[in-house]
Amino acid sequence: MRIATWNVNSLTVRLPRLVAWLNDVRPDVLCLQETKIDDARFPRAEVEATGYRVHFAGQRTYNGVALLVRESLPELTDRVDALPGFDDPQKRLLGGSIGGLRVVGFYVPNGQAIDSDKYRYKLDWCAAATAFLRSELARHPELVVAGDFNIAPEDRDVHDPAAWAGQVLCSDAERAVFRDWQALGLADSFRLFDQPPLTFSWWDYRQLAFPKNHGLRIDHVLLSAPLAARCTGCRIDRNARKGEKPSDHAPVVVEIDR
DNA sequence: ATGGCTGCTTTGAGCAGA
Repeated sequence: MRIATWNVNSLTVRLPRLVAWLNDVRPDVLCLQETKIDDARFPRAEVEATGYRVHFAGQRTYNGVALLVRESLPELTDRVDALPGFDDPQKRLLGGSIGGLRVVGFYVPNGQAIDSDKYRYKLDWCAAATAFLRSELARHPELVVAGDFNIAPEDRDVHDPAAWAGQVLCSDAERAVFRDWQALGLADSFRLFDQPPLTFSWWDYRQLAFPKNHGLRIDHVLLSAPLAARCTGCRIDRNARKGEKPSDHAPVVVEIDR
């Protein structure tokens, strides 16, 4: 089974690349972030034509998430599209059950800067997410949490740790959240394997950051223990960051023997 | 030192992303 996540930074602009990528990689499940499109305008027919069922929690301009499931898999049930007890107009979460597999897609707030209101909102969102994940793990032994976490967990996930020290995406409080989620029993699938150093999932559009590999690893797939035990690979598809009109994020793709 | 790109928006300069 192949499960992936991709922040597409506007589904409208990225649709041709998404369709090509789906036909190339053929994941069983794909979590999308930053679709930036409301539900009425979602390109349902174009995505379904690739052989996927599609679910979305959309919002125009900002945020917006979607969940694509290969049509040969069971129908999605027990959908969740908000953090319980956290009143939030922003569409940043979408999950559901596919048979016994539970998949939750996250678009964690960016936070902008550690002295901003948006950073406070990020930490509040994450605290609500911690409680949610604890509850999800209790209910669903086979849990995948995939998305744009907007957290670089360690210095080795940062091209220039000195420049990023203490900055948003790398602050102690954000990294503590990531460790909290690991401590609940969710493994960072990328770190289950030897990986090339300086592997990242996001590169700024500016300053030739991609050709210089000035990136961060902020997109993640977390796995509960029963899934981590059967995970056979995790890679970041940096080819998707190349060429015309790329997203600034690359997809993360996980293989599970299931 | 600054902004440097991209996508979006009550279409045009400003916000947000990370």
